Amino acid sequence: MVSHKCVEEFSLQFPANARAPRSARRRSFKEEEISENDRTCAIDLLATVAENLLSESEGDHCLVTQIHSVKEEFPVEEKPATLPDVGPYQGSMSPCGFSSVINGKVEIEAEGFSNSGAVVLDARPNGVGSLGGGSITSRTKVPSMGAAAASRGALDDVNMFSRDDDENFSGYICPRVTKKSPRSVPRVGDRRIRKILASRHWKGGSRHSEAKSWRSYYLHHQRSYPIKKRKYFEHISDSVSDDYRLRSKMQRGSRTVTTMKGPGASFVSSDSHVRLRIKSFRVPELFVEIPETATVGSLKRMVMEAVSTLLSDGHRVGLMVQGKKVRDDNKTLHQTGISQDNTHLDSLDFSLEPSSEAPHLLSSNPLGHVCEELPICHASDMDTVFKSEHDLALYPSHSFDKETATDVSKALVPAAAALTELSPQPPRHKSKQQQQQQQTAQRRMRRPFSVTEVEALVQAVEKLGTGRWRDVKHSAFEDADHRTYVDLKDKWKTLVHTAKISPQQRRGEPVPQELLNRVLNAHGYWSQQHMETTLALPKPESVLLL
DNA sequence: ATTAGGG
DNA sequence: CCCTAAT
Repeated sequence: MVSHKCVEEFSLQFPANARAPRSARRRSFKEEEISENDRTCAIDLLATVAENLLSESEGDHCLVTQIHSVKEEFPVEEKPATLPDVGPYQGSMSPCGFSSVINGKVEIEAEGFSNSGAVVLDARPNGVGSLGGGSITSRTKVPSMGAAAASRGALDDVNMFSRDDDENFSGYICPRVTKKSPRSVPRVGDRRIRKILASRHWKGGSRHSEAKSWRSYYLHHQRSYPIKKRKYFEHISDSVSDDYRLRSKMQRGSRTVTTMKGPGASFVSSDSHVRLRIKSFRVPELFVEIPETATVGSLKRMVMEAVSTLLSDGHRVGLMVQGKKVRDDNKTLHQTGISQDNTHLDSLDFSLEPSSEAPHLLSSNPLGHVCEELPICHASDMDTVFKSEHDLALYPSHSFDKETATDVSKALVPAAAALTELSPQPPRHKSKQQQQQQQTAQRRMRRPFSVTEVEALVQAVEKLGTGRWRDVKHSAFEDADHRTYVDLKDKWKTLVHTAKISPQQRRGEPVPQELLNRVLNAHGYWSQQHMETTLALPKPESVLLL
């Protein structure tokens, strides 16, 4: 019983210029650049890894380090009832709505400085709260870490910064929002591995999600908020931060057998843990220019902020396994080949890569592009200059607030900071049998479309038509990394179906009838459109055949 | 990499 | 959601 009747009730203005050949569309889509909106800012991945690893391992004393992400309760801008014509998701899906904290050992290899202890990197947008121990703003408590870490003294929350003027600190660390990146790869990509690994073990759709911790992590970060850009630290060049690489050794971890609900059905899986030993998380090179009269404290802060900015400011952690970049953040470690059983564990690379294509300050870089393979950019490459007034504003310390920075001789301090150290753990072993069980790939988490998403999808399809899912994706789901164009296409398919069946047969979160009407409307329109274009331009062969 | 359609 | 085939 198809209710096409309601279609007439709604008319819709469709763009006159239907669709152009893909070849043509390609060029015109200059601004479609996929933005590396991995506002999963830098340490996000690590945090995720950590969380994943640490979750469900409470009884396990195998904790390696403490990396945890802190979710900040920033106000999320309300989406207007009526979505704007363009970018329906700009409001709700914008990136990076959190700050991250890394606790780890720190070594500053700068002249005269050596420091060890835990450091708290707190990169938070818009200066809410202050840095380091002073901040209490909605910080999640670190789950108890177990004796191993404690014994190593890693738990001491020694703030490396003097507290005397922490107040002046807040607000200086502001991730830059570099929206578009000329040619980056959409997150939707690389499914090759999964293709290979995916198996039929996941037949059927389940209603259950995967491990809770993992999921909630993602849910948290789907909801983001727009960040204001403020670049207080441009004088600390991030050009040097283009890339560094860090090699980590994996060690055999313990395995605990747990029962968890997977998409599909509940099943018992042996949940093995992987231990990553990241020997030193190295920031490429930081150049800090600072007056001699500046205080040690301010120097420390500068380094700290430089590091923080570096991590949050348009950089992201990249991961390479056996020389291949792993782009799909949704893949499990196991799927990716990061397994304690793997023999090539030594070929695991983390890298800090710029998410922006902009060559930062590398004006003298002949290659003209971001040097992903360049571990270091030299000081000569940058023209980092202090603007005295600016500095004074930043560091109103009494010691030099009287003089202008230009009068002061400055010291150029190259600093390489080791940020974290993950402590190794005594290896454990598991049976071969268990190893085998883990080999199967996982189906992606089920993520029902919200009404909001449906709205966005409908609107995009109304505008772009069916069959242009890539464009739809970039138009309305740019920042929704977990929605691939295939997903959108599939969703549209089901939407059309849903619209055709009776409300009683529908399941899940009910989609407003108004939206379904629009779906049918648009579907009808574009279907006809498609027919006409195919008939209007019969292929030469078909002509001959006739 | 995208698109289309079946499973 | 997944998988495949065809672009």
